[in-house]
Amino acid sequence: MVKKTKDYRNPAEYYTDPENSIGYLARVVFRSFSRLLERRTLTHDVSAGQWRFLRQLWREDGITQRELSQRVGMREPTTVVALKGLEKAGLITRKKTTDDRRKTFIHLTPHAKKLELVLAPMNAEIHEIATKGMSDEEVEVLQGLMRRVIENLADETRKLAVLSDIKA
Amino acid sequence: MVKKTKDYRNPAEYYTDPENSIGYLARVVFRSFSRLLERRTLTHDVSAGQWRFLRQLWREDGITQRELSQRVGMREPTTVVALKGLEKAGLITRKKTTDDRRKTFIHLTPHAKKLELVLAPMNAEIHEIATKGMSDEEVEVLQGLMRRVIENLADETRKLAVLSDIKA
DNA sequence: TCCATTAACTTAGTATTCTAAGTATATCGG
DNA sequence: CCGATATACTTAGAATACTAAGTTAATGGA
Repeated sequence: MVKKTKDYRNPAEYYTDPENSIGYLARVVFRSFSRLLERRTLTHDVSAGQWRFLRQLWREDGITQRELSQRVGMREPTTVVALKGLEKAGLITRKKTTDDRRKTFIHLTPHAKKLELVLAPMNAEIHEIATKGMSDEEVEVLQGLMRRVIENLADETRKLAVLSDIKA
Repeated sequence: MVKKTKDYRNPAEYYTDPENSIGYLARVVFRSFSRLLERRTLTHDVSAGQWRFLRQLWREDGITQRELSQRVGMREPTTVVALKGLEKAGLITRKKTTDDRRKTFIHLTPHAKKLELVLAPMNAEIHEIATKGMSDEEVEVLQGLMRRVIENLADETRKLAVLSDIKA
């Protein structure tokens, strides 16, 4: 049974209780998750934000700054700042090629590679805590539904982008 | 069927693919949701952050600053900054009582009360978009599972708080 | 070939959020 | 009734993220 369109002029219908709003629930999940993760990563002087960049580099070392931004889901200026920190901490190096001199390739240092063994499992541990008492099936349902929400919101965002392109 | 504890020393097991991590998915959901919401609220010069405080005040006008912080899920310094903006924008007023002179009570202005009719439904509209193609039942399952994740993470956070109290 | 456009990154400025520490007021045990 | 503790809020400073507007380098028609 698929939901009907609601009548937003009807006060009884136009409210989403904060506690029931997917947006609110997602915010709480993200923040709680992130704090517990950071609590662990900070024991190795890595913030949760930095950890997210490292996670991607552990999987794909040597990609460009732009690719890294896209994979991690951050805008480029955010990546610039994050990489400055990671470079200062001796976790990454940046390399230019003569091929296309605009591009910057990001490489992990040996130290950062070693940290993978300690830091990468931390996310899985928090994940384990977060899904305590849930069956594998329930976890998959949750992931699937969240992905559908993401797709729905992305569709809408794309739609709006097309509209503003037309105007421009 | 409940999951067994994983062996984090096994490389095949210790990875949570970013795309499958509840933390990552929650971050994407929250941010996409928030941006679409802000796109609408900004047409009335209200940011998504401010909107969250207003939503609570529409339900409970005249609560204290601390209560507001707790309900919205923000720390107090965050609330101070947010309220400064809302006060400047003419959306709230702050009142002291002689009863307990530490407390500050937050009240909506008539203008903010009028805005409820326009701004409150916006969350429900985004919610509608986010859950497009899902049955009521599926939405309830999603909310329920997210709440269970929140509970699990809160349990862990409480556990850690008790430990640090013992140390202190 | 050369100029306009696109691509990759950087800089500047702002908003949101946090932690830690400070101030003012209230309460409670001796 | 007074000093220690707790409560309510504020200030200061930092981290993280964003948008908008640069800079530099590559590319693609006329």
